[in-house]
Amino acid sequence: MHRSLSQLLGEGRRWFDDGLSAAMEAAGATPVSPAQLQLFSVLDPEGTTVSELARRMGVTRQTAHQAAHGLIAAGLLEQVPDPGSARRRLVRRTAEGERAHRLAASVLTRLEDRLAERIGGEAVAALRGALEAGWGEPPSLG
Amino acid sequence: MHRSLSQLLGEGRRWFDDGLSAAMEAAGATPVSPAQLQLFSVLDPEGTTVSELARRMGVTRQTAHQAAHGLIAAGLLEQVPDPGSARRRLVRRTAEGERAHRLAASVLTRLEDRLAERIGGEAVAALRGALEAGWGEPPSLG
DNA sequence: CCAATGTCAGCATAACTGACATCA
DNA sequence: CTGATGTCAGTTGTGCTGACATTG
Repeated sequence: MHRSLSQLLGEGRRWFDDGLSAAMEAAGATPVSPAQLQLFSVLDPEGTTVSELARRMGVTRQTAHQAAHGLIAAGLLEQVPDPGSARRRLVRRTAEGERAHRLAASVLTRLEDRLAERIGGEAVAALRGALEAGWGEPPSLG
Repeated sequence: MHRSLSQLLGEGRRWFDDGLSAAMEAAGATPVSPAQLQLFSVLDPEGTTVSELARRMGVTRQTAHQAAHGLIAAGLLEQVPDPGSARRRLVRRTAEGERAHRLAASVLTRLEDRLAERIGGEAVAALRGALEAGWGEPPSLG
């Protein structure tokens, strides 16, 4: 049977997300959802505005705001005024946020290693290579 | 910067789903969401029970029920009693559902072809190969 | 005034759990 | 009775759009 790449990609993503959630829970860490993890990964250490986060994540300002708010409520992020501009507020990690981020990154690396043990290192490298190549915009098919 | 495979997989999936939605809309077809498309792809022509669909999709009975209900409301699926058992109800495609399914499948194939033009046929083949290899269960990392 | 920013409110989708009736 | 099935109801997470105040 010919399964679509869309489906296969979704399954792969779920494999990683399930493994990550399980490991975070097992470690007793503050649970971080996939969307929140993505926010972490585009955050720079000095702090970033919500609008900038939204651009990097490829979502709307409002969506980024919501994700950031959840992490602030969980104590992993904090908001500080931008010294350079009064209308901006910078979002940055708390100490606990830093720990959670490092744990998550470590888990994802180990998951990738385990995957390489199962399907082969070249396969994982090829997977990563294909995904990192510039796909451009989805074509509009008449 | 090392982006996680989880993120890369999610972006790839979104590329396909966005392209599919745009093409379906452009064709004036009944809009089918990604989840609904997945349901279509696990449906066999003779009809399938909701519980069986759920097992094949890897979601709960209730989730599959909800997706099926949306497609029934849209006129793409219909429910018929199972001649073999009174407590089962089979779900199957209507004529319009058949058309929508074929259109979606064709669009996905063309998207894969376009992707091959952009990143190379071998890259797409490697991508598909890595995703179709058995990944097994996500490991539980202590 | 204009544009960027942050925020609130509301809506859609897709997953989940819980509960319950039906029936082989 | 038990277990599988179908269904309804509620909740959560994640995205969207619209609207509005603030401020450089």
